[in-house]
Amino acid sequence: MRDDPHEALPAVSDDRSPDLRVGAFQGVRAARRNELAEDYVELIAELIHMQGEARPVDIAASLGVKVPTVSKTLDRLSREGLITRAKYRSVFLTEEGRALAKECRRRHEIVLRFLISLGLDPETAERDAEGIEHHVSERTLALFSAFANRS
Amino acid sequence: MRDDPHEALPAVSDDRSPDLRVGAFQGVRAARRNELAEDYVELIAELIHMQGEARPVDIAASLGVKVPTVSKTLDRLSREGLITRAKYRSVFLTEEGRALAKECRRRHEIVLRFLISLGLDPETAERDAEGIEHHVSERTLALFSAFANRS
DNA sequence: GCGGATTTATAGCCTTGTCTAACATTTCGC
DNA sequence: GCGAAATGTTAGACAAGGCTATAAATCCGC
Ligand SMILES: [Mn+2]
Ligand SMILES: [Mn+2]
Ligand SMILES: [Mn+2]
Ligand SMILES: [Mn+2]
Repeated sequence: MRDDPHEALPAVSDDRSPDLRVGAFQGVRAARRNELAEDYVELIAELIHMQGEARPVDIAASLGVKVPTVSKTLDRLSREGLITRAKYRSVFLTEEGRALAKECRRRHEIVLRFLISLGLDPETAERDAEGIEHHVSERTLALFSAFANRS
Repeated sequence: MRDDPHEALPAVSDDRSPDLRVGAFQGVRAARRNELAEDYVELIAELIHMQGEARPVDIAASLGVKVPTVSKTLDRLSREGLITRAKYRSVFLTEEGRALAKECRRRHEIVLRFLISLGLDPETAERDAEGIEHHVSERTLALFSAFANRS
């Protein structure tokens, strides 16, 4: 078979049990459903910290999407109890939103510091951290933390 | 301010430039659009390798989703030139699909081996790797590889 | 405090990804 | 090789996340 993806690689994962993998995929799908909300609340917290308020126009500029996209997503976050908003006003985090933001910022920081301590340049580290942060378990975070502190 | 997410944390990322962050978010959104296709082709390659063929029912069981979900996604992958399929028959990878599968398997292996070499248990490593693999740059992979080999 | 610039909201379109229900085809045991 | 079981397809619902176009509200400079 030409170009078999399974040619001569040390097969760490070839013998993983099927149902274990199902769980992994289900976990990843669950994580994916929260990614955007996590990025939003983390960003909103940062904007409030930095600028005093979080306006849709600034959220949109930071994320690189259009304002109506932000508006629609904010509606969902509001429905889900993570933010409060009044028409034509800037956005606030609920208690729950602040808690999530804090957790996200912590994860983001740990992943970022870890990648940098591994030797990665800060720009790439930031890009990778922005994606990885949503997929690291608490155990992995502990190991990342330990490594970064120890090096 | 009660429970400010920005309380007293070593602020590695507080001074990151705004436009740098926009790029990070854009990159992550791009990566997110490919995640599912990557998981599918990697899995299809593995099923073909292990079972001789990749049937929708097995893909569905492995991913933990329903068969019609798989069917619809396979239509997209076919449209995108990653697989070929005939009605009521199992699925094949195109050249392009095989190339992507190989790349994904490589990333998956590297991330998994790295996490395990860091000290993570295999189950958690598998779960985290399944999500992280889609968000690691080539640079990060190189560092992961080096670390795993060195330890 | 008016009027133009900026910001926000709404409506509507498109794609993706999930599901269930119903139907079609293939496979398998006998 | 028949009929039931298994598998695959299709249709249609729904939510999310992106967009553009348009309308409404707010803000700001004068
Ligand atoms: Mn992120
Ligand atoms: Mn983040
Ligand atoms: Mn994956
Ligand atoms: Mn994978």
